[in-house]
Amino acid sequence: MGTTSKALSLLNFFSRATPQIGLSELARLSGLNKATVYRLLTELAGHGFVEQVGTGREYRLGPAFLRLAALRENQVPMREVALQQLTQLCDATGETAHMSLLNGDVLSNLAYAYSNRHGTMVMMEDAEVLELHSTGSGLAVLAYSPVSFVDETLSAPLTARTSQTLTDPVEIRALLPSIRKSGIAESTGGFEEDVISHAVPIFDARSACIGAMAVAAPVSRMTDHLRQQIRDELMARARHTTRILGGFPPDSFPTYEPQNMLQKEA
Amino acid sequence: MGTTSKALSLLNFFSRATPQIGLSELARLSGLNKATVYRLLTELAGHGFVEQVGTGREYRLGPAFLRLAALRENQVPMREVALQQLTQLCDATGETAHMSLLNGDVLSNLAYAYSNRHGTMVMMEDAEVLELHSTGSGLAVLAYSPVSFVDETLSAPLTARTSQTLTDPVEIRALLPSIRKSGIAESTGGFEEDVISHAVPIFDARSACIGAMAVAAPVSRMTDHLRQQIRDELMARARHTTRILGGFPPDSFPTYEPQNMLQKEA
DNA sequence: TATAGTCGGTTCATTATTCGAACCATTGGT
DNA sequence: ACCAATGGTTCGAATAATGAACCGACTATA
Repeated sequence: MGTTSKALSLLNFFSRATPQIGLSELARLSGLNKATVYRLLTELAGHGFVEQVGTGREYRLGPAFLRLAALRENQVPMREVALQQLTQLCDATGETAHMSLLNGDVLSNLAYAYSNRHGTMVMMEDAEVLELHSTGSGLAVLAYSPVSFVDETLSAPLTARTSQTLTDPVEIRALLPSIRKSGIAESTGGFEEDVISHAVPIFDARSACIGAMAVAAPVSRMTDHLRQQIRDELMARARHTTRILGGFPPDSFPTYEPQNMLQKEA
Repeated sequence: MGTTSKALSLLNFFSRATPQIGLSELARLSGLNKATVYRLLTELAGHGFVEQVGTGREYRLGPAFLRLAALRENQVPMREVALQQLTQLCDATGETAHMSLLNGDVLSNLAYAYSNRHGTMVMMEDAEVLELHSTGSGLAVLAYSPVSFVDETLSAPLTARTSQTLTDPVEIRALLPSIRKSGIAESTGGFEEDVISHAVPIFDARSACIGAMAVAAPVSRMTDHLRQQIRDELMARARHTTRILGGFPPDSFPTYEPQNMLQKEA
């Protein structure tokens, strides 16, 4: 691993749960030498990527990201694009729609949209991080990721978010072929109890999987009809989103035929 | 300069004007070897800090900033705080108020607010970059920066944005003591013709200058009364902003006494 | 008040990583 | 067909990263 990667990986230890980290602790977390971490932090700080909280205290993410994110967003307004797509998806299904992007070996939430059709909705959180093995979105991404990446991801210890979370690598691997066949991943209660989630991968210009679009609904509301509706809408919407973001599904990606067309037409 | 700094400095070449850059061009811009730039870009790409546009094409800023900016903003909602302060400042003066942060050796726009009191207003741009020598904000920052930083900044070639831009380092240095005395920098037409700008530095928890808050007005509208009003409001607002962002003005920073108190009271 | 264990920050000889000139294979314009 | 770009790759030389040990300052404990 190069020096730059080490420096950048330090940034991944900052999260909503641990927004500021001390030098020694960060050295411990990253497994790097304290002096090394100090140098890296100093360089990061010089560019505004981290900053120190008080005097001689912990570090936190710096102000540079505001500008860079603004530039990125200006050039590739992914969040706006995603939000617009999610709103339509959400209107069509009546359930919470969200989209997340692959960031290292986790997914981070990009945007989400709620429906007001029902009294209860699955709630999402900004900048939330989703593990690949415990969510529908994660499974969708794994199914369209290189084998080496899957191996790496599944070789790490898999934590159980709920009693229904799959933590057996063999079991997870077994799901991937069928996901590839349908283009849709389904997960029940893997991330939150009583939530059933459908997810479809999103691809970039090189047909690499960069994230997933998903619909999350309470288990209690799921019917065959709703499931079919979600699958149809989600697949069409995700394809379109990939396209307007400048991406292309790989050749192997299934050309989905809506199953409830007849019902719609009838 | 460390390897990490080199990698991070590559990111600074991306701007609104040049949102995507090829390998060779980036090597030229940065003065680094092409192989070096390639390695650094590869590492940056691995963390989502840059990405390639098509197949074998130019690079642009990556999606990682969305998440990191969200985390940063979640912990330190600087933009919201700034926006709120700017709105009040703008209401009080009737002119465009904006705030920018020091990022390396330039200022980047954080937020701005327009008034609807007049038909014409000075306009701002998101993620715009301001050079330190050509703007009121820049002069305010220079006046409260370490000598070494001033030397470094003024030793680089200074480009003239307008016919009124100061480009002589000696001339610029001569302004700094008076800015330090009043705490306010004033610049006429340095960045845009016919715009007069007042700026006050903003400080962090260690009393280091991290940016500036400013009011920009058309030259044609400037009167002694407006100038005084802007100075009073701006100084008070900037002090307050520094404070609620968790910062402290240095001991040397002047304790400003509003000059038009009597007029107000009368 | 003495002590032990933190913390952030610093030093310096060793060593592993980065560097860069030269070199491909492609592409696009003349 | 040619030339001058481009993105990407190689490998010995040179540089920059590394980490154990060490500060001084703090804090909690005894």
